[in-house]
Formats: sequence, structure tokens, C-alpha cells
Amino acid sequence: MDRSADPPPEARAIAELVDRLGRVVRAGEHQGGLNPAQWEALRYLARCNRFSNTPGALARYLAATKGTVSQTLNALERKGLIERRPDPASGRVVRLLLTRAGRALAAKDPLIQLATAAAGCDRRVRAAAADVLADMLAALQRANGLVPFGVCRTCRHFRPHAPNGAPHWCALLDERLSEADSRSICVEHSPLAA
Amino acid sequence: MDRSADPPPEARAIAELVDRLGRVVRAGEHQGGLNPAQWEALRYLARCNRFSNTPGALARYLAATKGTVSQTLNALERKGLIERRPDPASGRVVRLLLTRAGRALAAKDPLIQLATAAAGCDRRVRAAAADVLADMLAALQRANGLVPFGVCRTCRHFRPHAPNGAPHWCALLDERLSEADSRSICVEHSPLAA
DNA sequence: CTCCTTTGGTATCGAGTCGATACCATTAGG
DNA sequence: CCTAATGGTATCGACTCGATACCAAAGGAG
Repeated sequence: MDRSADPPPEARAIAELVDRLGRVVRAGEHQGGLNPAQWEALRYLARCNRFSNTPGALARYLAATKGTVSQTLNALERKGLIERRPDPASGRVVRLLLTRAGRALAAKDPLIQLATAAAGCDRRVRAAAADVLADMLAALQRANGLVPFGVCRTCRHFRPHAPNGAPHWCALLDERLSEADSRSICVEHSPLAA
Repeated sequence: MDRSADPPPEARAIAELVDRLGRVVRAGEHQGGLNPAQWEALRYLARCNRFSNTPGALARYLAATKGTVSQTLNALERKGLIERRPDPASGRVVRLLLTRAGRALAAKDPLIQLATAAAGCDRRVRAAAADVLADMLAALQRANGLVPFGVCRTCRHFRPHAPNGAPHWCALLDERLSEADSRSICVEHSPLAA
């Protein structure tokens, strides 16, 4: 890791652009009474499935410590956007639920601004860029021993059923998955391809 | 801006990936006794030209307020990484200079990890991705009334000279530019193409 | 059924970010 | 010359963030 070949210039350019874009986006995420960290937590809770709505999962998703996340959750709870509820099955797990107000605010996610900024390019170019970024994220996560996450549809444990309304299935947790579930983020996600 | 066409799904995907990548990178930027904000400032000061090494320019670059940046500079100064020096020409401008220690630390920028994560892809794909990200950044900056920044070489005021060592020229500030200058970041940057 | 370790979560501390506001110099414009 | 506008700094309050310490529930292994 010490001197192992300097990365090529376009790679450096991508790194700087990602860093810079992230910076500008964060600057724009001081809205609706939330700060960037709180938006990220709220966004996750709005997009994750019912197996992944816990403080621990959020901490892994954000690559932060449990303590940090717990504080951010305190802030969101104080603002009436989320609710902490004990898990019926396990006595130490806490389930995080969006309140009505939380759901409403999540719909006004300022990240949409970034998405519209990307909407200008050609669709195929966009898709290619998304692939590159996804690869980078995966590489970064692998290098740092982080959990990959991802939506159910792209998981190796996902078992799709007949397309006519029948529910899908998770072979790992042995649970039914609705159509919405299949597009939600899961802690247990394990990528399809090697 | 209220209901003007939801962005297409790949655009949303890119936005989420950028946000997420930025998050993971930030998490990895707690190194060398600095925090992410301090790294960003140090990085800028290591890459900007002699017209742009001021607190105000840094604030615009980071899309932050002057006050916030001033505090981060306090931290860097306390750590002996930068030096504040009055401008000889103007009595209210402060020039920011990296100390020897600052330069040494800037060479160990943790952002390199992200660059190596990007190095795995094909070179042409990388270049395309970089283009998309650059377009997004420009769009975002335009939408928020931010200064674009950029390196001299790509500026409309840049006048290259004969390639045999002769210095370049800035038509706006009427100043000589060394080869290194031409690759440095400038506040006055104005993109070439329309 | 006990120990004991692991796991999920929270509280507290200190350094620091960040926007907001207020403020002070210097400079530029009428 | 007087009045903006500009470049910087200080202070405040809410909050992030890692580190550390801590607690209770769960899971083994004997």
C-alpha cells in the first residue's frame, strides 16, 4: 500500500470530482431543519427493508460508529421524524420507524438536485458512469472491510416468483418479499456476480 | 423547481452513488491528525495557484461560509501546517502558505485511496465517467450560483506559449504562469467552451 | 444450568464542523 | 470625503464524530 504504483491521472480526476461533488451536495443539505448526516440517516431509513432498520445496520451503512449514529438518531427522534421501538423477537434490537412527518420530509430529499444535475447527459453515458461509481464503491468497501449493502433484487439470495403479483422470496432469511421489498436496501445483501 | 419532471432512475442511482462514495471517503479521511474538512482545505492549498490562496477563495471553493473556513484555518495553523501572511499588495487580503510540514502531509492525502479504487476500470470508461461527473459539478454550481474553479490550462484567459520552456500567460490578470501554475486551481477560472 | 464471550445499543467527553450573526479593517465608487 | 462593498475574524449554539466506557440481552461451551 505504500508505493504501489501511483494511480493514473483520470483516476485522480474522478477521485477529486467525487470528493468535490460530495462537498457541494453536503453544502446543499442544510435544509428542512436537518443537517447532512441527518439527511443521510433519514434517506436510509426511507429506503431500507424491514430487516435493516436498526441503529447497527445504519452505522455499518454510513461507515460510522454506533455511538455517532445513536446521537444522530436522538436528533431525528427529538424532531419527531423517527420512532425507536423495541423488536418483538429480540430484546436488544431496536427498530427504527419513520413517522408520518419523517416520511413526508424524506420525500423532499435535497439529493434530488444532484440527480437532476445528472439528467442532462445521455442515458447510456449515465449508465456507464453509474457502473464505474458502483465498482469504485465496491472496491472501496472491500478494501476497508465494509459491508456492501444493496437492494434485494441484485442479491444472490433473491428468488423471484411469477411476475403476476406473487411475492418474491429471500433464501437467506426464509422470508416473503413484496415488490417494494425487492427494491429496498438490505444489510444482508450479497452481490450476484463474483 | 417544484414538480418539474422527476429525474430518471439512472440519474438517481448516480446521485446516490456519489453521495455514498463521498460518505465512505469522508469516513476514511480521519487520518494524520486531520479531519475531512481539514484535509479538503489542505488539499486545496496544495493545488491552488498564487492568486487563489486566500480564505475567501477557499470558502467559495468549499461552498462554505467565511466564518467556517476561518475556523478550519485556525485548526490547521495551530497544527503548524499552514501560515497566514498579510498580502504585500492589499492590506486586507490574507495569503495562506503551506509550511514544510503541511506540504509533507498533503503528499499523504488519503484521497489517493479513492483514486486507486477507480484505477481498476478501463481507461476510456474512466475518462467518460470523469466527463459526466464534471458536467454534473458544473450544472450544480451553475444552479447554486457558485464559482466553477478549475485549472488554468482549461481557462479562457489562458495563453499558452511556445512549448520549449517559455512561461504561459494569464490574459485576465496579465501575469506570467509557470508550467506548474498552468496545472493549478484558480478562483478566476472561466471555462473554455460555452 | 452456569460461566463467559459476543452483540446491539446508549451515554459521555473533547475536538471540531457549520451556519448565523456581529463585528472590524481596508478598499472602491460616487 | 463619505459611503458602500469586500476580506477576515470572533462568538454562539446545534450538531458530528471517534473513543471510551458501559449496560443488557443472546449464544455458546463446559
